[in-house]
Amino acid sequence: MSHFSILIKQIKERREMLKITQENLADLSGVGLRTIKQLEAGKANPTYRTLQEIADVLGLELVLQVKKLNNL
Amino acid sequence: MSHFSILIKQIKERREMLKITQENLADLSGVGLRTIKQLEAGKANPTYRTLQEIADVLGLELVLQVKKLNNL
DNA sequence: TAGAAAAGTGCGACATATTGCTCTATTTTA
DNA sequence: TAAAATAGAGCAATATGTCGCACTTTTCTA
Repeated sequence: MSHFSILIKQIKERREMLKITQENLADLSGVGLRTIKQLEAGKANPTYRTLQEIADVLGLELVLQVKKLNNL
Repeated sequence: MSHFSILIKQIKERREMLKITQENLADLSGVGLRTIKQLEAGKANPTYRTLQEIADVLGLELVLQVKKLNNL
C-alpha cells in the first residue's frame, strides 16, 4: 500500500463519512468532477492546489512532517 | 502566510539543516533542478509526486490530517 | 427488482507542470 | 575582496494535469 493510496483512501472515506457525493465535492471545492473521479480512482497525480482545495472542503489539511521510522 | 508558503519554508529549512544543496536534492530525488528552484522560490504548484519525492529525500512525508480549528 | 443516483472510464481540448539551457544575482569561503 | 559555489529567473519544448462530454457500471432506495 503506497503512501499515496493511503491518502486517496483517506479522502474518499472522509467524503463518504460526511455524506458528500463526488459531485457535491466538485461544486464545493471548485475542482472539476472529472478530476475528483480520477483522483479517487487512483488514476491521477494531482497538484498541491487540487489536493488542498479538496482537503479543505473535507476539513482536512496536507501537512509535512518528519518521517516515521517504520522498519528498523 | 499561506499554508503552502509554510510548506515551502519547511522544505527549504529542512534541506539547509541537512546541508544539502538544491543540486544535491535534485540528484537524490530525481526531480529536475529547475523544478526545485521554482518550488523553493514559491513559484510553483507542484504535483503530489514531485513533493513526495523531495520530501522523501529530506526524511519528510506529506500527510493528510484533520484540520486544526484555529479561529473559534 | 426496477428506476434513480452515484461512481467509473475513453476521448480529446486546453492549461500548466516539468525540464534543460543559459545567464544573472547572491552567498560562501579562502 | 576576489573566486567559487549556490541560488534565482527568462525562454521554450515536452509531458502531463485538468476538465467537460458522453457513456457504462455499480450502488442505493422506494
